[in-house]
Amino acid sequence: MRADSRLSRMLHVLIHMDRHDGPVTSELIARMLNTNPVVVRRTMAGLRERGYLTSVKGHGGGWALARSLDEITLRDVYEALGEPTVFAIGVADDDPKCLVEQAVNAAVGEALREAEQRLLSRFGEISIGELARDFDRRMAECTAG
Amino acid sequence: MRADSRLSRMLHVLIHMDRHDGPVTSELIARMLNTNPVVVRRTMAGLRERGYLTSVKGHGGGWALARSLDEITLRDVYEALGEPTVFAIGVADDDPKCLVEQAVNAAVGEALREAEQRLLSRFGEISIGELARDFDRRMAECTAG
DNA sequence: GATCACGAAACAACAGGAGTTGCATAACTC
DNA sequence: GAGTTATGCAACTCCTGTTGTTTCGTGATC
Ligand code: FES
Ligand code: FES
Repeated sequence: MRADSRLSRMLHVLIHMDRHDGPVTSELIARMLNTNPVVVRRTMAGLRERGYLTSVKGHGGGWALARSLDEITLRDVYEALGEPTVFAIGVADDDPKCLVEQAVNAAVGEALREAEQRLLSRFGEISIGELARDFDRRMAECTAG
Repeated sequence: MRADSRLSRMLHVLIHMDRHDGPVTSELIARMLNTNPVVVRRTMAGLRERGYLTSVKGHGGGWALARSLDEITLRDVYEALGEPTVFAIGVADDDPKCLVEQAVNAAVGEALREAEQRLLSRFGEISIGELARDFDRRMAECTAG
């Protein structure tokens, strides 16, 4: 499977929008992400439904933030995307007859579940505002150097 | 992508082989896993190269364990499979020009790397022998009840 | 009403695991 | 040594889910 890059793409977009006055069109966002306006609308639809974004049709329309970046965590974005599959690996059969396979699934499944929990918890601790400030630091270093 | 089930499949097979006298053919293993002998050979090739298994051609041939299950961890099997991709999610561009994207990649990439490290460490702590003993417990419960 | 921009549906492209077929090769049996 | 068994390898197809593209509809602005 190709890696699902929707999460990082949305974070990228949200920060850019925060530093931008007025609504941003799907067309412009698509150019930033090197992709297609339709893909942008599809991906951002979930964030609009959750109330993180608004979209306005017609002339002068486009996308705008409905909340501060400090109020949105990486986990919020992950969930707005429909909680996509985290792992590329998994068990062969979720409810096997074979007792050996049940023992294997118990161990592997447990490890995966725990790793997923930890990852999502970590995502819940990171606000996009923090990422934006990290960007500011990088920018300052860049212009200073 | 469909979830990569090779890890759990191999664990399943290894435990079965441990409880089996003499070599096991790819044909028999394929029936256990509800799959194809060629898929079995392809998947098990890596374990042979690492010295965990041996394979013998010809009449009376097949696959056999070359080590005790207590000497093989889940991580060993994972690595023998070629360290397949762990996550289904990832960043859009590994080396972006855009500073915003760099900040995003730093945060998301770090969280993913750490989660992967933790998961693989956990895999390194679990030997297949333990899984086999867990199977024994399940079996005892089953016959007792 | 012309233009701009989102909304939704339908479809092709792509990637990687899984499944399949065919043939070569090695080992054992007789 | 001929026949059988079983792995080894290469070259497909199939499946699933993200990504990319086209088309048409609709609402808002000028
Ligand atoms: S396939 Fe029957 S016990 Fe594993
Ligand atoms: S696309 Fe993000 S800074 Fe240029």
